[in-house]
Amino acid sequence: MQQNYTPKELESAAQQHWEKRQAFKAGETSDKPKYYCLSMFPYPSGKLHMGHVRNYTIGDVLARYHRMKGFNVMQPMGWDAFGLPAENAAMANNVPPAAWTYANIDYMRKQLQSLGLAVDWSREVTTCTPEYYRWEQWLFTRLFEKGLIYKKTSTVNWDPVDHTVLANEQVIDGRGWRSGALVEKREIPMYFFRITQYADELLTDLDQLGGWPEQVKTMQRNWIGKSYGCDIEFPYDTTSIGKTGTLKVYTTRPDTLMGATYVAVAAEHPLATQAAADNEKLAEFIAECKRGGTAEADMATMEKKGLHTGLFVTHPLTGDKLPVWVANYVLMGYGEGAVMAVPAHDERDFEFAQKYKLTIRQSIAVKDQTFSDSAWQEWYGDKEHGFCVNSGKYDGLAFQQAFDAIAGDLAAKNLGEKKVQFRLRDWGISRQRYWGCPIPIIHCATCGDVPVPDDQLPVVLPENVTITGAGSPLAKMPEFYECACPKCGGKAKRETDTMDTFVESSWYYARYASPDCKTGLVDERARYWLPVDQYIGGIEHAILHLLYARFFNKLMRDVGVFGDKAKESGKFNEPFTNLLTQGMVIAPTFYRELEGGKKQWINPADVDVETDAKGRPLGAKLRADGKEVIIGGTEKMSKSKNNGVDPQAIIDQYGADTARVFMMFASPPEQSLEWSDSGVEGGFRFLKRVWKAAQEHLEQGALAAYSGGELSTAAKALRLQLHQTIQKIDDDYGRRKTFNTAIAAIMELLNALAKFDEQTPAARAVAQEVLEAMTLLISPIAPHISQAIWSELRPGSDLLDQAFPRVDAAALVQDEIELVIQVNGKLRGNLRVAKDTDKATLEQLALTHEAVQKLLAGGTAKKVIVVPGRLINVVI
RNA sequence: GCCGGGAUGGCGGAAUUGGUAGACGCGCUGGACUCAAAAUCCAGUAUCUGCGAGGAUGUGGGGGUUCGAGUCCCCCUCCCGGCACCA
Repeated sequence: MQQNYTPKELESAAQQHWEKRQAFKAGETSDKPKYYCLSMFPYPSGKLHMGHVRNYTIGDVLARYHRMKGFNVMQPMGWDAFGLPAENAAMANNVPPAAWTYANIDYMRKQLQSLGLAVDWSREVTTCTPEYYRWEQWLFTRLFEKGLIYKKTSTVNWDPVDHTVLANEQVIDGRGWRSGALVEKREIPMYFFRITQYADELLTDLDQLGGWPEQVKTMQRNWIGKSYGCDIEFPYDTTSIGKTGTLKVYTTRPDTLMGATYVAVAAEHPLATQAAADNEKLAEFIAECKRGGTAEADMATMEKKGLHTGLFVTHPLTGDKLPVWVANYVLMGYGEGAVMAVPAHDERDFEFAQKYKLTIRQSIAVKDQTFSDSAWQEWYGDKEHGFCVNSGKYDGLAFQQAFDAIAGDLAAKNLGEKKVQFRLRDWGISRQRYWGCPIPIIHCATCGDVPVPDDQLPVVLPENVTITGAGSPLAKMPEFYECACPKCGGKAKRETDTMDTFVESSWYYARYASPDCKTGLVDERARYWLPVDQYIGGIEHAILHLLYARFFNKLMRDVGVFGDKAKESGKFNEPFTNLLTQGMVIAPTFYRELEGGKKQWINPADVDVETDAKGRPLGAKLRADGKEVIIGGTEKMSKSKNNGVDPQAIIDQYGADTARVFMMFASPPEQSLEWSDSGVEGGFRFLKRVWKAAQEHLEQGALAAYSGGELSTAAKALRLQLHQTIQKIDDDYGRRKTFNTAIAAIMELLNALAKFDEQTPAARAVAQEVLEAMTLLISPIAPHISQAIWSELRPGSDLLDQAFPRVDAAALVQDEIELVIQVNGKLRGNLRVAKDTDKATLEQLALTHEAVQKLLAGGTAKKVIVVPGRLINVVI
């Protein structure tokens, strides 16, 4: 065996070997149970970043571990290739989005391959290819025909200078990122997926997802937000409004209806428009409401403003006249675009009523609490302990009683009814962008919206275009949009909007099962591989991506993509059986202040940090000029803060195994991870020590691993530790998915092996056993070095064919154990006893222990607590 | 603002079911090897106090439950993720 660890040669040899063996090509004919291991596919942004390395190493560890545990493993990879950054790059560098994207994919594929992932590359999927998106378009037409897709208007961010729709990300402080113009809200027609039709199923099926983190399920439950409430209609006050009609609102608190003192409508509401016609001040206010972006975070944090319309509606039960206000916090797209206000029992209404001196009328009381309209108190909104007051015949009723009574009376008057509602809104998927999947609809003046027939799919996105950032490119291309109506053959216009890129990522996991299928979205191979057994990706996708993917799985099931009996089988209700959400990778930031307060961000790789004797940072200097830079916070790696670390440098210098070991060792997958170069060297050092241990052992030649016979105490202890480690790591990989603790345990085992220097044949057999097991245990994390060491430990055999090490129960037997002695819960001493010592003896041993005697000082113990196998606590 | 997380030595983290806080690694200090350096190896390393044995304190802050709390409960601070057109 070669003396030094040379990752470069050994890694490329291992990768060539795997390639030659087609080791990770997955088939559907195995007699082993299948294990579909999926990591969220990357957006091809240009280069791999540390978050990718982390994500894909986690997936690879799980894939390789399950292979050793006897599963037929499939781990695919692909590209989430449509999206905004390609258009931005096109504008910045004058490259067509397609060319930019494909070049990035080629580079990043090489990077991923150099990491040595056990990926079946024959299943690679790229979402921006017609072969992929044609099935997305096919599914769209089916859903359109089933009425699961419909058209309505929706609000977007409009840049009045560039005449273009902006993403929320492109709106900075209310202005367009390129033009600097004040952004406006604009209503435009869009296609929507009727996800609300599946809201109940999406909610209840969360209970079946035992392999999902509780926090993700909680977030999805809250997002779906099922509520039980009432639609209530407020009849128009005909004197002020000038016609009859009703204003409909939805509320979850009909029990507080007697405390309603005004109603508020959105700026776009018909009543607001009517009132503004002869009211300049109101028209101005409505215009003001329309300024700014559409992001919910902005809506929720902005100052609440309103204006009286001069119109009134009547209270459905009391007949009182209630003023109609326009308020900036009421949004047209949500619910009815109108709300009833109960300032006494809703915090937002309370704040608003105080500001505009509107009536606050208490209608709920809680025992022993006094109401005051000068300051909001938590109990005002209490549904559990409240009862009605100042509510006439409803006085004294508790929440549910009042809810039922008021809903009943409203129903009798035909002015309201109980209603279950969801916070979840239908999913608007139209984007006025170029680099996305074309929506397969043709607009015909006589036939209306006609889906593109199957034989005309795919609607291919033209790839040679110039992106200007002003308006939608496709809308300026007659050669794209001019077409004939598939129904009547008349002149028609093709839809020029593209789909939200979340659509591609909602079904790619299914396509991996049959990536080359030309007859459908998937074929029968999907019924073998789905659902995904393990899904791994960033926590930032907890809601949107994961909810949409769950929704799409149900859509595909109901359209029959998984066969006629997909629904009855129950197998295809959910796409991802187990979910692991990884934390972000963060890094320190460095900067210099430029003139005008602008910051120039400097990459950590170009900075030398000085530390004091204890390693605390004192200052940092730019290597290029030796001058000071300012140390900023430690933040998520990003282009804007220039604190991204390119994994390629680490792979080039230390090898993929070191990069993988460091990544896995640095923190458990779910936590955020701070980057540090010194940690990388630690990983490298560890692998060198592993190599050295094997190399030194093999100088005397390989031999059969220990299988029985007399051993010294030290050899027995080493075997005990080995088998404890196997047990622990099996649990770490399989159940806990904490790879940092697995590596730590292997390091401890290596330390123990290094100290073990017996040279008898039996001892060498134990060392062989330890080395073989250690190589297998570390192999999911560091597969290349393990491949090389294994071929030396067991010439003629391949690590890829080995099973995970088995625990030898006999090695785990211990005669003596160590117990801790506490006095009042504080550690005072240790005790070594035979394993089966009874409780009474243990109590006696503790009480007579020197340290306990000293503290007892002749007195008696109040109580002795014995925790078997752990400790004895003497209470005095 | 709302929803979901997080906070443990100089640093990353460990402590899996309420039972020895700081495993493992980084960094640092001292030593060995070397003409020297790198690499490697050995020893030490939470804080305060003490010559030492030891003692006291200690898991973001405040309170509580318990024989015993990093872990459970209540309140607070700060940080991170998401908020429907970044992916």
